[in-house]
Parts: sequence; C-alpha cells; structure tokens
Amino acid sequence: MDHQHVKVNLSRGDAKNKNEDDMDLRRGPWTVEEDFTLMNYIAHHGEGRWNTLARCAGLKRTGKSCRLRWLNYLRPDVRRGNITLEEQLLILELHSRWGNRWSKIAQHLPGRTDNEIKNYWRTRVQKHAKQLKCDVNSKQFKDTMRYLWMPRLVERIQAAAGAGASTSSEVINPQNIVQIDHNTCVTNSSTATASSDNSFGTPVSDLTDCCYNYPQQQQDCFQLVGESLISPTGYFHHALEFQGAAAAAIDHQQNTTQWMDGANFSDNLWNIEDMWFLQQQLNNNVV
DNA sequence: AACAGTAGCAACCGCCACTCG
DNA sequence: GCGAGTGGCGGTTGCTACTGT
Repeated sequence: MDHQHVKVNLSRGDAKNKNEDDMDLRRGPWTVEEDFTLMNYIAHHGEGRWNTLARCAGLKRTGKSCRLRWLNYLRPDVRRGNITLEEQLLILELHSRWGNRWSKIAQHLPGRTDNEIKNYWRTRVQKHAKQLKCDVNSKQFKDTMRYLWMPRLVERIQAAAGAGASTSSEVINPQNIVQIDHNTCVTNSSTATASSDNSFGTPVSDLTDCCYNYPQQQQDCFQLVGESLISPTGYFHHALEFQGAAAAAIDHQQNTTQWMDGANFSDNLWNIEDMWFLQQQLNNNVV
C-alpha cells in the first residue's frame, strides 16, 4: 500500500477536513522540501490555523500533520538528543504526580515535546516494568521508582556535579534540585534552564545505565550542603535503608537459590535489587 | 553475511474541549 | 443553544536502525 498518497479516513471529529477529502493527502515521513516549505511559511505568516496554513503553504498535508511536525520537530527551540539525568528525574517525579499528562509534564522540560517524553516513558520506563514483571501503574513499581531510581538519579546528578564541576557546560547546579515532598525530589527547571546554551544537565543513556553504574561507596558519603540541596541520606531514608539491606540480600541471593522465575540475574544488579525490593514490599507491605 | 528480534522514534488516529458564527 | 471548525492530547502504529545469533 502506498503510504505516501492515500485518502484520509476522516473521523467524526475531523469532519472539518471535508475539502481535503477530495484531494490526495500525503502521509508518512516528511521530506526536506516539505519541512522547508512549512518552516518558510511559518516564518512569514506565523503558526496557528493549521488547516488554512497547510492549504496556503501548498502542503498536501492535514493541518494536524503540519502542527505536529512543527511542534515536535521543526520548532527552533526543540531540544534533541539524550534525555539528561535531570530530565529523567523530572519525568519520574512529574509522572508520579500527574500520570500520563505528557503535555503537562513537557511544559516543565523546556524544549522537550510531549511526544518525546511519552516515547521515553514507553521505551525506557515501561521496559523496566516489563522486565520486573509488574504493572507500570502498580504500587510496587511506583515505589521502585520513588525509592530506587529517583534517589540514584539524584546521587548521579550530584556525582556528576562534583566530578564535572570544572568542565564544560554540563555543570549541574545543586541549587537546581529542590525538595518536593518527603520522599521525592525534582530538579528546578526554571533555574536549570537558565543555562545559556539550553543544554543543561548531564547527558545519559537511561535508567539502566544509572543503575548499573551506581557507585556503591557513595551510600556512605551523602552530605547536606545548604538548605536547598537534596541530601539523599536525609530525603531518602527509605531508599538507603533499603539499599543497605539490598546489598546484603544480593549477597545472600547470589550464594543461595535463585528466585523470580529462576532467571540468571548475576549480570544484572539492577534487576536483582528491584526484584528484592519488590519482594520485600510483598512481604512487608510497607516501605 | 544473512536473518530475526528488538528498541527507538516519528507520525498518525481517535477523542474531546473549546471557540465562533 | 447548536453545529462546524479547530487545536490539543493520549494512545497506537509502523518504519528504521541496531543488536544478537
């Protein structure tokens, strides 16, 4: 089937495309020429009125398609590239508060689109939930995020701030990290985004990377620096209590029988800890 | 090298709320 | 008040690049 030229199947809500029903509309990936046309038109006439815009610009696309292309890709302030540690932390925190309100979450991540955040969540976070064999909306998984991933992200952010304090534009300002509530934290996007090159934060691969590279010895050296700086020890008692116990549990587990499907997790510290954490929750029903 | 499976992401779909005539 | 037009949002799909065998 030719995906480039098809009749648009109009939904009830899209009845306004009546006129477009009679014309062939392009679908699928945008070409460089189309991008240029759209950018050029918006540069001269501004955005909005997308159906009219599409027509007047001579684009054989729906208004929706033009809008999406502009917002998610062509807009000059769109940030591309890896989601940074700070952004990951923000996403986890905001998602825990608002759920799948991607656009609302995106408002707090300047330059990031709701689509990008949504994709990040689905491909990275949900992947881990799947690996852990638990529902992404379950309490267990949410607690794992709150008490494991987020504290570790904070620690890595701080570690990066310490290690890279003298280098480049990736310096992380501890003041950007603010307390949200007793158990969670979030970077202060308003200050974080004040960096002149619009590239605050530490580029990082993903949560798995965060977990694999977690320096165990840091558990003992958290410190409180200033009132606005998160102290993992202070704010994440549960997490650290857990981590200490987790280490023991891991030792125990590695020396004893395997559990949870009998899978071999010896090369996957992250999963081991997660599994242990979830197991503890199931046993104790408290965190 | 070839193939299969998987991950990441751009784009589309369908629904809904809002605006305006 | 009503219906058409529009924009926005969350969910889903499908393509492509990557990775493992």
